[in-house]
Amino acid sequence: MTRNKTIRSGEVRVAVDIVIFTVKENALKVILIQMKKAPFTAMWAFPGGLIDPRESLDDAAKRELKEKTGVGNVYLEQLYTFGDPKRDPNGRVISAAYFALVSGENMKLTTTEKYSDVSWFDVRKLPKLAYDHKEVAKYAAQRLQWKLEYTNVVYSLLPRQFTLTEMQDVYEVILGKRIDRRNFQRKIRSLGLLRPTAKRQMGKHRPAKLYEFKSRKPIITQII
Amino acid sequence: MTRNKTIRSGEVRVAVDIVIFTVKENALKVILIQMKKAPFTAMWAFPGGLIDPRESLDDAAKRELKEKTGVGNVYLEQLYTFGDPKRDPNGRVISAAYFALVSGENMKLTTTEKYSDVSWFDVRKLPKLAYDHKEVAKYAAQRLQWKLEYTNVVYSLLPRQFTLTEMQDVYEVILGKRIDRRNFQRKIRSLGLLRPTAKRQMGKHRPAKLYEFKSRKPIITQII
DNA sequence: GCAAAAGTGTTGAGATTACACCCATGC
DNA sequence: GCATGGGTGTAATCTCAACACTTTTGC
Repeated sequence: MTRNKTIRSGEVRVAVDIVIFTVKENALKVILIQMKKAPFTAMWAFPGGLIDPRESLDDAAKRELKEKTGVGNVYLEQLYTFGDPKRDPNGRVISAAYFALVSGENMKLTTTEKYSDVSWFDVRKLPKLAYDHKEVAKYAAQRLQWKLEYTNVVYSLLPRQFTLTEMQDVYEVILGKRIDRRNFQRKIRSLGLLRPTAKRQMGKHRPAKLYEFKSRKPIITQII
Repeated sequence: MTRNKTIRSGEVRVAVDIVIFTVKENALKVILIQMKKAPFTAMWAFPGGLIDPRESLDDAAKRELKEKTGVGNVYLEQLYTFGDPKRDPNGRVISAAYFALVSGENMKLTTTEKYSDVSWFDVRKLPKLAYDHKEVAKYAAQRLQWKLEYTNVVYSLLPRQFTLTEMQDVYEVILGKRIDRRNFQRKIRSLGLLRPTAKRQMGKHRPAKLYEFKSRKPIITQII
């Protein structure tokens, strides 16, 4: 807590890295970027970057998310801060990892010329990751499971209006297990978080009722 | 993720702060130190300090904990990283907050000459806190409640051997509510985490059986 | 023998699980 | 009319909450 300018023992670089989740094609996916620089050339990593000394960690994470996905109003929370002195071979960098939940619709991934590629990856088939990002991925997947069980943040993974089957699919993919459809629907309905709409989603079979969240703010409540 | 030496935009100072909890005198308490330096003169804060560029965040937290309490083998986990650029009026300092659980027995608090005092405070009667430590305190108290409900870390708040009533008292103080003794004991026994010892704790009344944890490693399991 | 805390079981309510049949639509 | 997913109810089980009396000790 020495705060004067002569003693600078705490001075290091600080970055944010973001694990951006979505569910699509019946799989849980994250965004990875492909590195150019040694020693991680051609390896993949979560998008991130050094913070600006004038912005907060949350703002740095929002900025990074916006740069990569173009989306703003999504669920974003701090995950964990990784501070092993050897985690980055190019010098001491402490990384605050965040995780974000986005609805997979019509999203264009972008990157800068510092990286050779950006893409969605199935979390069950991740390539070799740079830094300590394998650990980050594990941590994030675990936190996501807890969040789905104990909060309503699934709204951030779904389109504004959705069927109960779509919602159940998200739960099944993330929790990695099948859920009884009737029990799931009764449970969700009894929570009173959803408002049925007048619309129905047409498809090849019987149309399904569309629902929306009464409130798209995070609240803590046991779901499953 | 620019890691070369010419671009240093992420360079800031990084500190750890530790919320050290114990239960004693029928209250949940934390260690606070009293500041000397302006602008927080005479205000209280959680113990902490800048990290050494060569140590990990976890090591910095362990070092700080050892300095303040002399104890080593206790439960310690990262809580949250606070990164508001204005949180420290003396410059940009990002703080990784940790929380620790210690058993209140025979512990001598120590401090350095940088601070005027160190003491235990009831979390329900905190003095005015420096920095953003009011927010840190709130965050830590919440996390502690979750930890007690969903993990076995209460072992770190208890002596090695203890009565079920002592364990229940810890839960009641931290969760802030009364628990039925018979239901609590049946629940705890059914979890199979404890081993009854041959000893009993003598007192003014009927002696109580002493228990110990079979394993003093953190595991995730619903307790309450 | 009295006060105080320890020790122990049962019952009812509510929640969770397992399970099966009919319905609406596209083709 | 048939294949496919949508919509709904019930019975059995398990878990949780409420609750009271007896036992052991110190004084």
